[in-house]
Amino acid sequence: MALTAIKGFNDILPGESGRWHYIEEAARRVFELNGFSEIRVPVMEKTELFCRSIGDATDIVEKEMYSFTDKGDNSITLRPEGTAGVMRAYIEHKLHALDPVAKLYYLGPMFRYERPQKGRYRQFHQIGAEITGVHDPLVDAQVLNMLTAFFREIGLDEPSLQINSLGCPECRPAYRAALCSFLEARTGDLCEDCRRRLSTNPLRALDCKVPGCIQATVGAPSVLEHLCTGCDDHFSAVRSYLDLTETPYSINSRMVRGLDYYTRTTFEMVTTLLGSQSAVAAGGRYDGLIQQLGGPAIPGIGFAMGVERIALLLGQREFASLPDLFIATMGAGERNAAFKLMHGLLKAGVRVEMDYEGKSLKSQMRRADKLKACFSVVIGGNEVASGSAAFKRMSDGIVTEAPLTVAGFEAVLAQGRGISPHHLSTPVSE
RNA sequence: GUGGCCAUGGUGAAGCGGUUAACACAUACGACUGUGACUCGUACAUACGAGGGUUCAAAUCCCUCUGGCCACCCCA
Repeated sequence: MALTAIKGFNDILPGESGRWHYIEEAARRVFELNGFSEIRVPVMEKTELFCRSIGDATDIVEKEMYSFTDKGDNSITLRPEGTAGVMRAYIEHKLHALDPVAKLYYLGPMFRYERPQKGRYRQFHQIGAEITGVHDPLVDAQVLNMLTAFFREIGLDEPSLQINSLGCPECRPAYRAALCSFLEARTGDLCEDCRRRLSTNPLRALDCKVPGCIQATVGAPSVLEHLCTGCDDHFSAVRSYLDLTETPYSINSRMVRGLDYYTRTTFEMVTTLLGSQSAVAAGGRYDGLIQQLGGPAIPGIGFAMGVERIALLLGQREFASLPDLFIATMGAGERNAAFKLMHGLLKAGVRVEMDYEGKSLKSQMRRADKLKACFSVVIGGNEVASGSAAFKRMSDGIVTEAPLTVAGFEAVLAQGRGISPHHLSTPVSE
């Protein structure tokens, strides 16, 4: 194969795009119901934006960014995540002046130079949502409820919600120090990676899969026990709001985030069905980010969902949009009548297909079958002469005689109870 | 960045040193000259990821490269 796509960059083929539409439309529906508006920002930003927001010492910034110098000698980067760009736009256009409370969502490709594997690609897609301007834990709960609602909307109950609090710049340093001294006391029991983490990101050690480390960290101090009063109250309030709305969740005090800007509430929707890629969606509060990027001191909270991972969870369900009618024709003269009928039906919003190449009736019928058309009709000399035709329901072969007109077929469609004339983005379970 | 496994047609795959690269599905056309799904027939890889090497002979053995998958790291 001479020319192929870039490693880790995937084509979404026609057979798959229906599933993507299903996910994207469900997200738009749920988010807009919750008062969010879409914001579209560039896929590239100045490199500095990501260094300042995500954190210079994170893996993303250190080794995973697609950064390069453009012809004007500017260092630019393909966005590795969405929040930074959205917040840059929020500040740049002074959206906070209009209304400090903004509810925004976005979707699109993100880029990270990682080794591809199941559920992880170099170009991947995220759908994310952000709320700015509200300190109240009520919005934390609303965001979590919306996330939960989204997964319910697409018919998945598998990913489950885990929450944690990371504290704030007030209380986190003390926790970090307590954890470090705990870990330092047992460096001997830790794996090589965790010894390295001790200096880079000690919290990660709590997340390690090596049995020895799991054992060694059993009694490790928990973030939740080191929260300052403000953070502790906040977290309790989030939990009580979730309880109030009966939103299922569990607390995972060992949950770690990869981005530096998170404060207080953090969360993930996790699954065990995707191999080692357990996080399907993740996010948290970022109260310092906007100010850190040069904006006013306005808090924020948001999340991003991995579209590929959701698509994987949806599995083999079929999301095709199927024709309502396939028109087969007998001879060249009849194709005029067929083409005109198709045109009329399309204008009326009926999904119609017809033979384009004057093939044999047999092969036209085979095509009608292959396209999974609801109905088929054969237009030959008799039909043109009589102005009426036999519409055959493909599922059971039952034939209905009706006028060869738009109204005629619409009547047939209406009769076929339970067969929706509009299949667009309706999942057809197999 | 590290490790393991793998690489034959549109797809799933047989083949493991020797003349025409099984089989199945998919696809196209036909048997049935106005009706699909079943059946049957015909067609469909000078080609076995790429490049070298060993051999009289390689899809089959060796090396390099490239790609894929999975895992680590990290993350959506």
